Amino acid sequence: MDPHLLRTFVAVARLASFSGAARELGYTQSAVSQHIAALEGDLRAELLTRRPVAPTAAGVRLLEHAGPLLLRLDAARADVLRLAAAPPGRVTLAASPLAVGPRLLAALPATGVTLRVLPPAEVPAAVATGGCDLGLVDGPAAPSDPLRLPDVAPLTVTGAGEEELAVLLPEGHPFAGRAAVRLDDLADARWIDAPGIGLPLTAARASVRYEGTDLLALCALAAAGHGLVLLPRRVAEAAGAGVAVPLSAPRLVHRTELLSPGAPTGAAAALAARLTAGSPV
Amino acid sequence: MDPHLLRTFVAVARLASFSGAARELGYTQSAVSQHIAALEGDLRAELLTRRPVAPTAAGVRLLEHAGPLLLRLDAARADVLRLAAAPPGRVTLAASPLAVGPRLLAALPATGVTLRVLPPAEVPAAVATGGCDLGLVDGPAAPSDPLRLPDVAPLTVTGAGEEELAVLLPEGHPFAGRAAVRLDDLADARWIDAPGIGLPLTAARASVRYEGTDLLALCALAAAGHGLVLLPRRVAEAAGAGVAVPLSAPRLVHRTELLSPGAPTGAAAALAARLTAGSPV
DNA sequence: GATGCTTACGCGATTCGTAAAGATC
DNA sequence: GATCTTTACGAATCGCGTAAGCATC
Repeated sequence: MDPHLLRTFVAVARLASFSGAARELGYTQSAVSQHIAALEGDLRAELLTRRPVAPTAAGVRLLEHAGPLLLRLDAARADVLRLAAAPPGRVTLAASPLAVGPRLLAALPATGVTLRVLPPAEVPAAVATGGCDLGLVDGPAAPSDPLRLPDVAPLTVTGAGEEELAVLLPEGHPFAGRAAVRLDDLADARWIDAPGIGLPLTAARASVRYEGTDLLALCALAAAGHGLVLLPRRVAEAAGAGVAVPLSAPRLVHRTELLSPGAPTGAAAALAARLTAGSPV
Repeated sequence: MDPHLLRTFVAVARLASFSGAARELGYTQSAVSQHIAALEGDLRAELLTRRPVAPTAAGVRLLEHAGPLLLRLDAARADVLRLAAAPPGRVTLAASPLAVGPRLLAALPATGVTLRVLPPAEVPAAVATGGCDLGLVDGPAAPSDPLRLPDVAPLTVTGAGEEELAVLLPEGHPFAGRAAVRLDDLADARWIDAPGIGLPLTAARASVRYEGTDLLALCALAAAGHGLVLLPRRVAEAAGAGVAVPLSAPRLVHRTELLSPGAPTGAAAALAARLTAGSPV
């Protein structure tokens, strides 16, 4: 179960080709073949069918493990390397789209910060594997409850604010005039699934899927009646189109959390302090 | 970052000795020294101080990563190996103490099951690394919310019941006559921290710490006035000593969940079905 | 017959153990 | 001087590439 073998295995499975994986990894076909043979011998199970190349049941199972495993390995490596490297003057901050709010804008110093907007699911990995010094993720949560984040690595999590939630409805929607809505009332509604932006509460019933991290585009879709979106009230009201109706039940808030690998140092620590100043948790 | 090197590193750090780790792992001192040197060279950082042998800051950081990493690796290995092995007639079920309730007792078939009671924190690892075919964990949660489990491996989680919670008070406690208590009312009370049994809600304020998985002993401690314990109401009332007072706020329940690596098969599947029959989630 | 995976074989690199040297208490 | 880590060196092994073999489309 050498990580190299595992990496080769996932490449072969993804590309459905030994020779393709060899090209990608800079090996020869032969080496790739030997890698897979070594894995199969070690685990005493056939992991791939050849011709066509596809994972077997055991292979699928191994793939489920391999991804997080390799991610953690990279994270560990990057984390220790970063610790050894000199603390940079320039700070890189990863943030999910909905985490970019007034608090962040106020906390940013004049210079020396790079802001990288990513889908929320990728922020923890970006911080863990070292591309970024700090991360801001957001998501729905019960008041003062922490978010449920994938634990790719032992990250330090700090609360960085909670906001009211609202549903963005198209003009003329039956509920558009209401002062508040319950999620139950919208049980049969069509939702937009936007994994790049967040709040995957209702992915199962989603009819439209939006891939990307542009809030404006998502709001436009919602305002045009292609489906509903759950957003921080502040964002929904600033959308410029559609009607924002606050959510009254269940009692959920839009929560933002700051991620850092270990305790931040230097310029990152200063930014982290400003981001979490006066935080509810 | 070969896992072998990592394993050696954690052994050296744990034993604070190169030669000790060598003995434990079946290497020579020399090999261990070379392992550490290889790691340090790879990560370009000193990981251990020698004489005395202790992890440096970078070493501590690496240790935080190494544990979960090696656990996941073992889990992946065990999982695929188990898939390849013939499905055993005998099923091993890991369960935390509070998960052993009437539901489990009713679901057990007459023969062919081994029940292993472990601290809740160890159940996921036991299932993942293959010692057990199924696992039952418990913990406090908001109604119909899933438990927060460490994700050592991609396990299948299924709800297996929710129960009311109660606080076990000693006789004569000021609140002993009440019909219900709020957790806030007990904010200043002394609690017993029992990581082997669960519900680590208030570890920070705990005065007594109980290590072990015997419920009777814990209830005896609580009834004798050494501190309060939060338990499923059923357990608290059956304790035989002390007074059980249901919890009214916050709205928490005692939730039990079934863990299995992938979809269970054979005898394990039958047991899993009986354990989750009529489950609320 | 073309494409693509497997197997045979040789070379270079890795890794371990033995043994001697060095460091610290 | 005793204990413990590091370094030097040789032997076995491992891992990759070249090249030939084999199966499938």
